[in-house]
Amino acid sequence: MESSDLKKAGLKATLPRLKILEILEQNSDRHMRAEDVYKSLLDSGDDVGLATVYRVLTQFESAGLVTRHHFEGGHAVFELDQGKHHDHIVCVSCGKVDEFIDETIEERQRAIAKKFGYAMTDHALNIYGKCADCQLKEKSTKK
Amino acid sequence: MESSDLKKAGLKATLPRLKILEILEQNSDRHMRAEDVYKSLLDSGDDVGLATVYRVLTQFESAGLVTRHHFEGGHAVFELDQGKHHDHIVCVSCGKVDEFIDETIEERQRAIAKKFGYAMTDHALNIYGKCADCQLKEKSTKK
DNA sequence: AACCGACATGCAAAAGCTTCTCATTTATTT
DNA sequence: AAATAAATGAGAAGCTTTTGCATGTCGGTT
Ligand SMILES: [Mn+2]
Ligand SMILES: [Mn+2]
Ligand SMILES: [Zn+2]
Ligand SMILES: [Zn+2]
Repeated sequence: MESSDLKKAGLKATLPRLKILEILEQNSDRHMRAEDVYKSLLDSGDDVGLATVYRVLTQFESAGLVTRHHFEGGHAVFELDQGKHHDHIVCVSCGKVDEFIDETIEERQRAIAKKFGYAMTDHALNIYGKCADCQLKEKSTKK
Repeated sequence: MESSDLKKAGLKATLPRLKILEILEQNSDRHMRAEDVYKSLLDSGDDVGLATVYRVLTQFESAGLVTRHHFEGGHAVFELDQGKHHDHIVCVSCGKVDEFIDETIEERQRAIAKKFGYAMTDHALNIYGKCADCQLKEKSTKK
């Protein structure tokens, strides 16, 4: 991801935008809140305003560079768009996120939308639970 | 739904709580935001504070009387708990909500959680699209 | 039916997240 | 390097949701 990608999206290649892209790349295994991106920038010594982070993330979303999700809790999280749709399984304890696609589920969804007469535009499937690590930690902590 | 249900949940049967239950019952085909419930109360001439609506909905949720969802947009919506789990298909145009359960999907989700080593606690599947009515309206409005 | 303690309510203030305003800075085109 | 259009930073403001506190109500007890 580089300047040219931004230009292609009709966005000037500014420092804040490049830095934000960089951070999203470095955390491609996570899903970050605007605030997380902001803190990460500050930690790197880059003085970018929080408002800019929000603005840029929204622009990236419009440009298709980034995807926004609403997990449990009500706040938005962002991830670099990976081209292919996927769904999520989220650890309610540590926040870890795994990704998956299940063609059977995708197909059933299309069937359901059709059955109810909807022209499906999108969908979100989030599974919540405790990840393997957190299950172990819990056991060893139990009195 | 009546006083006894509230008592059973360890909640005093107060006027605001009864009114809120009543409103949720009357709108059992919808999913209401706290603000919607609040406006509905005002329309009925019941002077209940917005803070109370939020408090009561949260208490109802803890008591298992009500379920909270996070649809696209990031704000919380509530519905009377119907005992049985179900997923949602939401019209992005008019906000209409239909409900469904698909055993195939449920089963696949359990398999996925297992595969990733998660102890699944919950899940949310929301399909978004344009409902039949809204598709028709769109057509007749097209220039 | 009045009484009491515990709990619930209303209001306003505050908190969290996100967007907006606008003066200033930066990127890109001449 | 200058001009032009777009982007940024800082803070104000907007929404939704929560909280603190004085007052009111519920429900069991005299
Ligand atoms: Mn993802
Ligand atoms: Mn429902
Ligand atoms: Zn975990
Ligand atoms: Zn519709």
